[in-house]
Amino acid sequence: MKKKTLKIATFNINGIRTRLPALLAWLEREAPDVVCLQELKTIDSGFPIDEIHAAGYGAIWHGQKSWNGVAILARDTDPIEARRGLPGAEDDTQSRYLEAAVQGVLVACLYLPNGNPQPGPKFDYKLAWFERLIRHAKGLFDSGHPVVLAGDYNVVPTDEDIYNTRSWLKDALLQPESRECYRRLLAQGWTDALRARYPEERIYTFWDYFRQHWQTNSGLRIDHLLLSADLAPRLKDAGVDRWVRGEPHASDHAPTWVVLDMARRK
DNA sequence: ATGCCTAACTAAGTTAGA
Repeated sequence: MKKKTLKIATFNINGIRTRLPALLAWLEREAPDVVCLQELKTIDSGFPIDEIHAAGYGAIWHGQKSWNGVAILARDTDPIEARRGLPGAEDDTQSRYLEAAVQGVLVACLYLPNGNPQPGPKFDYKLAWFERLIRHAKGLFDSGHPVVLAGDYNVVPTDEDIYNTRSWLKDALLQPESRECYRRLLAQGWTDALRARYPEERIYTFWDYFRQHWQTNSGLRIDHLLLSADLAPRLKDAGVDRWVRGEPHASDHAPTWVVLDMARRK
């Protein structure tokens, strides 16, 4: 059945096996229609599909031993897989990209490389991955289809997206090259939903485990949902489920979401 | 300039995260 509103979320879960109770509690309480997960940190056979089915969700996933891993969950239905991995990266062994159709929307779930330490090969890999994303996203945007690019971008877009830049100036997340890639992606026409909903406020989606950063609200905004031209006028609400970050043994990220009005023509 | 904290893998110590 076609839904009138769609709540689409992205959540870097930092280990789906460790965090499964937290995931199920969040699904139960917030009932998102579509969920993009990153950092599963498990091989495909370790994905807890039975528990996710029991919670009322279908899913597709691309796991990897120890690191990375992405999944797309859909309430009351199965996501229809459209793509696994970015074009131009057929030899890339890291599980960082999934794309699926759900409820008439093409949902891309991405986990952009962290890139630290920089400079170095990991930062080069980050920028190369970003370039592939930009190239692929251009085709998606220009298609005119309703598309959401959701995930952990590992980019702090501006100094307004972090509590304080002082101890992060050399970090890959704030480098001009990383920010320039994000800016070029947006320049294709995408709408950064959280920033559109809250133009002036400090919004964070990640608080590291160090130095009591959660307790002092010293966060970063690095999890983003970008909306295509078709979807941007349908943005009803957006937010961060901060309560999840405050639970015992939480991921260092909080679920970040949009609500889209799918009822009528815009 | 580095570690802080947390987890995976594996069995005490390294690698990675951001």
